[in-house]
Amino acid sequence: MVIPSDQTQSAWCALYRVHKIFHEQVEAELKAANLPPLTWYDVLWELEKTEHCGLRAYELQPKLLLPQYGMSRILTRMEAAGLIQKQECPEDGRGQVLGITEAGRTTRAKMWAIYGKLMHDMLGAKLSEEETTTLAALLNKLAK
Amino acid sequence: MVIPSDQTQSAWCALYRVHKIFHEQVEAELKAANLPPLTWYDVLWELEKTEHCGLRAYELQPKLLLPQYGMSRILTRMEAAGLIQKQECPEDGRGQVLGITEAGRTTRAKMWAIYGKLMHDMLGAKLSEEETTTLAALLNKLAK
DNA sequence: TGAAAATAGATGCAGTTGCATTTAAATGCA
DNA sequence: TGCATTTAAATGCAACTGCATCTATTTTCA
Repeated sequence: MVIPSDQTQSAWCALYRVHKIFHEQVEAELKAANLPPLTWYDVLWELEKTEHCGLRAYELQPKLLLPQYGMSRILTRMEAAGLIQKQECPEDGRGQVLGITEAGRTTRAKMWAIYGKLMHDMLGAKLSEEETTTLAALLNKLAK
Repeated sequence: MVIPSDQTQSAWCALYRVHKIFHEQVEAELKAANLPPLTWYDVLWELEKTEHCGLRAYELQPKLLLPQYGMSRILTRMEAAGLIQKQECPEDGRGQVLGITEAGRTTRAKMWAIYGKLMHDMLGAKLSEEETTTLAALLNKLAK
């Protein structure tokens, strides 16, 4: 029976706690500003970054670590909200090419005003530059 | 307009990614072993720790960072599953005192066999002791 | 004391998720 | 070529969540 060390348990719990605090705060402020949830931000951002080449749903999915059906439903809602558009894909009749709309760009910018500020207030402002770099490096070691 | 630094953004994203990877892996392995979700573990653990004094739902709630209705529903399900029991509270007719059952203890132990192992494999084994301590310290700075 | 305020907990409803399956198109290969 | 396999995406269903509200007690304090 493997028992994780005290430091391991402490780091694990802190990771969970910090994530939860961050996440709920962001969602709460987005909602209070009548903006969509954080997942939508990631979709909008990916689409804005790759606007030229046109992204497919199945390409987006692994980037956001979402299940296939989750991706499908988010895209349906986002299209209904007018933030993205799905165009028929000429090379593949099963699929679609995703694009961000003008409204999508605007919404993403509004979201970033809130999201970016919280990222700074809750993380950036609480650690020194060096500490932040260390934290990112340690976390990245765990992400593989 | 506040823009978080690159390190801040990098740390933030890594935090989200690592949390998601960890969480999904744990949930998947628990489910594969026919065990309840992780939240239940926390409830069981808190109850096991404070067995002597008897915990109330409203005391448990802030520990687990759950909303009131979330707590209420989890406790209903866990009681239905026979893992905890709610007793009438002598000092407060509105409330109940929570206790873990024998089945609850057994289930928690089974869950820990999986959870603890993953905690070690995914976190403890990937960092040195010193790194783990640093990570915990940095995260704890953020949790306030 | 007794009426208003606060607290413990449950619940109806609408929206969201996980899972399994389905539809439809593309690919592989005998 | 033509049938089996794989892949892209959607969806029915049951379980779960957030929100607001409700019930039942307990506390407060005029």
